[in-house]
Amino acid sequence: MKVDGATLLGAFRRYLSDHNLPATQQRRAVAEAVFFAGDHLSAEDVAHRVARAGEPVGTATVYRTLDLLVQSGLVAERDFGEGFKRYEAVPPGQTHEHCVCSSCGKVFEFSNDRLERMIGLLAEEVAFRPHHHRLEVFGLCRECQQANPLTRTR
Amino acid sequence: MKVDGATLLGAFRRYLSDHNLPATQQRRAVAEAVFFAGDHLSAEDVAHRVARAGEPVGTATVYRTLDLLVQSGLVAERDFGEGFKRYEAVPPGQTHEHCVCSSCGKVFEFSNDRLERMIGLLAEEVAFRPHHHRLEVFGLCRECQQANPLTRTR
DNA sequence: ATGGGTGCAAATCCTTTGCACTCGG
DNA sequence: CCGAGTGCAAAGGATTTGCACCCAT
Repeated sequence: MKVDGATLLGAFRRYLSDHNLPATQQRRAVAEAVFFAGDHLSAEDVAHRVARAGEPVGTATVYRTLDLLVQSGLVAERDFGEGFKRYEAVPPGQTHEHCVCSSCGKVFEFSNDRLERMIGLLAEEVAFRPHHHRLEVFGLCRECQQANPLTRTR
Repeated sequence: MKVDGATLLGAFRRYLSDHNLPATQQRRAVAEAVFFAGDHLSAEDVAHRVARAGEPVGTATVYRTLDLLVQSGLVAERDFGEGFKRYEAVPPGQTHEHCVCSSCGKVFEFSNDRLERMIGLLAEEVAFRPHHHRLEVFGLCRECQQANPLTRTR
């Protein structure tokens, strides 16, 4: 999904100062790595990217900063059933969802305003104030539908 | 969510014989524990229930059987962001979704046929054949909306 | 200055795996 | 009988945590 890294970076800076949190180099580096990746990154992926950019950040800090980013609402946490989380920049107001192929593991995105609105309304019907949600559809992608029935174990 | 344990148990037996899998005592015990619980159980919860019922089953077998149950489609795997999975009996054709309170951790259920249909259709639009999906809404329950802003850390 | 942030490595904790033994069909 | 299932304990792997040191504000 296409996102504007620079804008998000600015929003993150604002989030930090609004919450009286120091804007350290590491936080900036991790945020940049996620904002400019435009992909679903594991915590390890993020660490690699940051290291390759010349500013290695400790594992613990990567996780701590990812938590911050998620809380700020600028990054979404995903779980594609791989046993670890993935992270993705989310420009405000542009939610999208994922289909994960149970056979080859590939991920497809889709988005639909009506769906998003409906999810919010249904939550409110049970007296719930929704903040964010997670939706993953598992099944078979086009290619795997015809070809071999089961390749990937996980 | 209300389910008929006995019916599910029968369906599981059928599933096993259809797939040439032995119907061991442990499998029956684990399946019973989940089918008759009508709640969101962690693997550990399941182990406890089985043990209390007088038929202790090894941890490994609990996990292996839960996998089986999920594959049979009779049990759904949930992730409420606690760091471990939960399992729940699902009578065929009665999908429902969850709201998880970020503050107190309580879980609320809701279901809506139109939502379910829409999710399936949207997946098909990206040439995907949906098998099952996972939807969790995070936010604040009625009580936590007014009272203390943040009680629960996790 | 100084309170929070960081890094390292050890600790956690859920889940999986190897292997000898047991059992359902 | 016999291949699949089970239990135990040890391994695995993502994430967290304790603590001494460092840096944004």
